[in-house]
Amino acid sequence: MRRDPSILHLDLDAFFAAVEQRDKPSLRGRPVVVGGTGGRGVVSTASYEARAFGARSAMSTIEARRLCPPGTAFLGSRFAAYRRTSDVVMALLRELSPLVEPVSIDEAYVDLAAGDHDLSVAGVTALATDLKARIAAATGGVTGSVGIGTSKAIAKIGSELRKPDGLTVVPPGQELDVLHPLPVRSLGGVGPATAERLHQIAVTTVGDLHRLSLVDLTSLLGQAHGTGLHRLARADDDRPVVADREAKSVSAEETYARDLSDPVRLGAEVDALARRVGTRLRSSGTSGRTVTLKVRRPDFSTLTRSSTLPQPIDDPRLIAEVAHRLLAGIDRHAGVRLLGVGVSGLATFVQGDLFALDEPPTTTDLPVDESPDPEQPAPTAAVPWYPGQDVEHDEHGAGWVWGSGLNRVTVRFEGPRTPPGRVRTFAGDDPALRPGSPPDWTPPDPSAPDPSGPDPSEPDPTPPDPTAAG
DNA sequence: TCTGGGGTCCTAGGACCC
DNA sequence: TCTGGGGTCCTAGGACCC
Repeated sequence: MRRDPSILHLDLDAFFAAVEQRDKPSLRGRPVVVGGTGGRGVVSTASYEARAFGARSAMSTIEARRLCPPGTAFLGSRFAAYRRTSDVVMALLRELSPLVEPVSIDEAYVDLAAGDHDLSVAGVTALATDLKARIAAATGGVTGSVGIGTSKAIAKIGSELRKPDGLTVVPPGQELDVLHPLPVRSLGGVGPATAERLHQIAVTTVGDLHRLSLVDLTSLLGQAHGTGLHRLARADDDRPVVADREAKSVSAEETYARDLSDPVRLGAEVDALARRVGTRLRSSGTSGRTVTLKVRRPDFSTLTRSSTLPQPIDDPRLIAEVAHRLLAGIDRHAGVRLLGVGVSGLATFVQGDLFALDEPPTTTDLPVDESPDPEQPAPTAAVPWYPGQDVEHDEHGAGWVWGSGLNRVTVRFEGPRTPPGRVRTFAGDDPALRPGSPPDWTPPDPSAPDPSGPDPSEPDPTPPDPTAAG
């Protein structure tokens, strides 16, 4: 716990759905559900309009369709678009402090003490108010909830307290007043299993938890977890904000629309997963010694088999070879619902200047503006375009806003009809620019779903793009 | 047609070593 | 006729997070 409320936590509100509503104005004010649209899909994000009907993250899409009214948009995920908007937000955070720790695409901690700020309650309140306004302006209306306090745990809880578009500053000394009435479930690290064990001994709030001894907690939950919760209940949390965390594993997995049992097909799927993992390892310049194969059976039981090699590898063929061996040792007679391939025990190649990875975009007919700075979005008052926003253009196909200035917008195209990386500027009021490529909105059909199941020859309408780096 | 995909961290047992 | 006490590495599974 620090003396000043110097830890800020930002959580973007219903992020995927918010980006979709920004890029497609017709979706604004309507329930939007983003996630897997196939038979085994689950919801990634439900807009607040959809939450009003009970749609929630991690719920099966089938159930969300049952709950939401006609007119609800069910959309596949467009990770590249979310990544671009996330990058804009993270750049704004890095203007506040060099110590920014992204937790996920829509969440980050900032250590304000590493910047030059007034750390009084009034000071950080003003800072956060300004930050929220700048995020909304730079992203075209995506909002975030902010919590600020003396530790990561308190900041995170603060951002949860008022959502969406909230701001909570917990003044130093008032941590326990905020913490103790909350359900134990609101502490990070308390999931369904831990909550259930605690409920069995009549512990439902953080205040209840505070009354348990360290010995009680560690004997109930294990050493690390027990100690961690004992401290959290006392707001005793000095975890640092760590920028640039290194990845510890890389994996790819897929749940199949229909369970697999054909050995040839299984082998081909393992190859495809190994290829995805190897490609990502190589693009990040890393390799690993342990290959793990994951198999989920139709009854949802999940098992893993792993093998550690003497040397780190990143070659998709080698990864596949190991994974094939591991698969051979698993009984697949009941069928396979999911396959996964992962590599861990990562070792970063240190090759100095051999790799200059920051190659500029392929610039074609753009004499100016070739290095628009996403960290410094120019004033956009006269131009309703935001960095990261998807646009459509008659001549060039789909693109996204790379940078914008007064009456001028720079668009980077990567659609099927243009060479990747093509960059052009337009007048901000160019009528050829339109927000959003049409999302693959599937109108809700009361007579759906198709009882024959998805056609395996039909590609997923929005396949995830594992190579998308934003 | 219940239950995705990408991760992190912890535990526990066995092997092995000093 | 006995069995200690660490430490590290590996494997498998599970809880949890977004």
